[in-house]
Amino acid sequence: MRKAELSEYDLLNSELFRLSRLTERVHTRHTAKQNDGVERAAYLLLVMLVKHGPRRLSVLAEEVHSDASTVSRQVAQLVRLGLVERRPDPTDGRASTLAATEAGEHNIECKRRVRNEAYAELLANWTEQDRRRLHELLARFNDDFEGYFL
Amino acid sequence: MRKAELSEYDLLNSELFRLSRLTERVHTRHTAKQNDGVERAAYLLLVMLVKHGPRRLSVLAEEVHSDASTVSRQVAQLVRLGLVERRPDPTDGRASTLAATEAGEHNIECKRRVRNEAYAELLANWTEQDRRRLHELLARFNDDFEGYFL
DNA sequence: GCGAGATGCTTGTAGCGTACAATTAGTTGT
DNA sequence: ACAACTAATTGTACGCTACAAGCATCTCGC
Repeated sequence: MRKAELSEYDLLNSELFRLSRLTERVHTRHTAKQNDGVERAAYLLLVMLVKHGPRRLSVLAEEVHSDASTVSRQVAQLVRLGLVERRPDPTDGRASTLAATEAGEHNIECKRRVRNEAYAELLANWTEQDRRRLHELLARFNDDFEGYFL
Repeated sequence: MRKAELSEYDLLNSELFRLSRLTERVHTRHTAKQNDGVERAAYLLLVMLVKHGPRRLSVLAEEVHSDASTVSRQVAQLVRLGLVERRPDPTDGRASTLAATEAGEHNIECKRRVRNEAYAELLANWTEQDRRRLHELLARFNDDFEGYFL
């Protein structure tokens, strides 16, 4: 069986696949226990709201590259949990402005702390420079990725 | 723990989240067209078989960090499509050895070529060094990730 | 050898995350 | 004022996943 040579792209692709699976795996293991009702995807929306301020559903959907219908359901969940509130948009009766509540901000702050401690431990043997480099390269990759396909 | 460190992890985490979403998004956009029946997750299994040789389902499942039941269904799909074949395991009547067929190898070789061309274009402005560095750091991150949680 | 427990795999079921299509309600342009 | 557009929601379907239950087979201690 003649095996084609593996290019550097294959190697990179493997690691990207691997990262997906690991992330998925760790998530399902981890959140099974601390079941506080906030799903991962919804959590991402909450983070966006806290980080970048109140905005409309449609804007949010575009930012995370999800369909509006998907985001709609996730937002509904967050509203049900009291982590996000809807404010009528004065300029458009169809839309609402979505904003994180106090409880919402508190929720992500807690998770943030736990998560960052895990990162600190996970990356304990890394140099400051390598950590920064990974972030930079990843950010650049994402930028290019986004620009290339979307 | 200093605050500067914390925000560094936040940034990294953001990019990891972003990568997930982008990957997901591009996948659904892309594979909607070339619908040849091989799902993404199943494709990963096929890659493993071609790359690392025939093996049992249970081994495969562990390698990709998925449940055996999940892998069982995906393998069944690949067998149905003629991309993988089951060979009775001479040493154990319960198990089969799974192996990629000619068609299976051909299938991933085609995809590999298309994908690598996309990568080449996507990373056209990158230096060889940066591409290699991203791969290295990512691989290292995955290793640590794997070791930390599993 | 033989029966109990372990192991390899499959099937049943359920949940999340997603997208597309259809619907409802409100807005805008002419 | 009415048609065309837009924001959001709801209906539906599918992929990926895990856990639990079941079936077939193997292994080991006796």
